[in-house]
Amino acid sequence: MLSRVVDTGFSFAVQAHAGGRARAGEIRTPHGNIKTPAFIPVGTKATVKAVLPESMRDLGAQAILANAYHLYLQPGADIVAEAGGLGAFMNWPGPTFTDSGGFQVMSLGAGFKKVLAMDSGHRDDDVIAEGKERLARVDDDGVTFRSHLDGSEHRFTPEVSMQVQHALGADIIFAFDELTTLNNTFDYQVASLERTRLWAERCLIEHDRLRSAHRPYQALFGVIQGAQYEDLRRTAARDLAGMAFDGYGVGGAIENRNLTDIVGWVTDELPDDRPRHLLGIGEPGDLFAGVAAGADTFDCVSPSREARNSAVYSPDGRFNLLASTHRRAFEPIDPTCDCYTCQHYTRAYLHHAFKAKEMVASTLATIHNVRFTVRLVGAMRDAIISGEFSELRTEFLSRYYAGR
RNA sequence: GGCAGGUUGCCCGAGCGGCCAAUGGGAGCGGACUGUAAAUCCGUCGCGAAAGCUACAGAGGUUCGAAUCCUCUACCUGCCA
Repeated sequence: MLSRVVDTGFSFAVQAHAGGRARAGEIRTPHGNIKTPAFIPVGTKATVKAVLPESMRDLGAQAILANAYHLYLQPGADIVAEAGGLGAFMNWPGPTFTDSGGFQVMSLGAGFKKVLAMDSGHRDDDVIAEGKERLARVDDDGVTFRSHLDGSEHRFTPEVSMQVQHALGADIIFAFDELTTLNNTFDYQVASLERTRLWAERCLIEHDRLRSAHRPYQALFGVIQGAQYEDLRRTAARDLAGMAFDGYGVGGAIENRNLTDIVGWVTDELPDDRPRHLLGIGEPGDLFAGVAAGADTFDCVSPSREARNSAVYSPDGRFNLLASTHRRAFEPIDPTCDCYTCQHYTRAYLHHAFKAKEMVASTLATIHNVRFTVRLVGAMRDAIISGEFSELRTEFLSRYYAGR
């Protein structure tokens, strides 16, 4: 008897393995394929800040990740749905992802800036960045947000996140999770992880309920939390691996020195035939660590945000275009870069444009940083296929961080 | 010609007897940024390593003590002729 195979338009295939966990593959979505490893630029509010969608295509971005919470607040998921979905709305024909709003549980709640990035060693579940008002409160059923735009109150539950993400219509959506900070106590991490597990189950149920009404197919990724603790990470990965997710996200506030370990524990436990997305990671050294540990896709605001703030990447490390040393630097950011900015503009011009606070400065710098990051991860893919990943990693990192 | 007001660090601008090397902005210089409350935020910002030195238009004066009070000079700005 023939089993009926329904083509959902979504699939993943591993194409090559490097020595360790690193692998190259391809994700197939209704809006196109993504060759992995891949860097997915972030366009939170259905726009990669400062850059046209056409530029994103030209610089080789294979997909864009937007944010359910931000689009729910503005313009509203219903409007995006009426526009034909996220991609049609923002004139991006390729694959799209949406984050669930889980990041905002942390960024609008307990932590901001340093609470996310730095481990003070101090454990306090109620910390909040100085001078900031807590705009999100978590309970077992969901999260109550206070809008940063107008102060209005909103309630996100796993079900609401799924409904919003279905309305937005991205090809790949994420389960609603709680992102903790490095400052939380171990007990809190345990409790939070259980909450995220229960939410993952609820997301799957709601996703299934909504799925029939929506075409094309949306893939749902479960998100693995567990902070810096091996047992929590492995348990979480095993739990979610047993659920019917199309792929997995690895989340959390992760110190880069722990990145390889944490992602490695998780990928150990995950099925090989489903894609793994490392959420919020995107600096060169971390991308190598993530790929080496078995992650397939990445999204991160760093390349675009840092570009807007005048910091750009080069093979010799990151530098700030605003520095006075570039006043007369009539050379590209990176002579080996094929991006539009490096092909047509000098550091001196960008220095001037940043000084003068001209908008093109942000645009040109963002084009470069995103291209640099996309190309770097693309080079990792090529190296995995040709069996030279570890050589590429050693060579790139020794040069990139030589000045540090 | 008369009357009134003003002149502060690179720029704008507060200070109106001691807590003033002088509040704030801006510029300059440097740093940070990891599922975007971010075209944002932080530091620094007279000289000197320090003791200290030079500074609030210029000169002189009053006072224990002045950017702050008085006198004159220079320049600027209003209003009236």
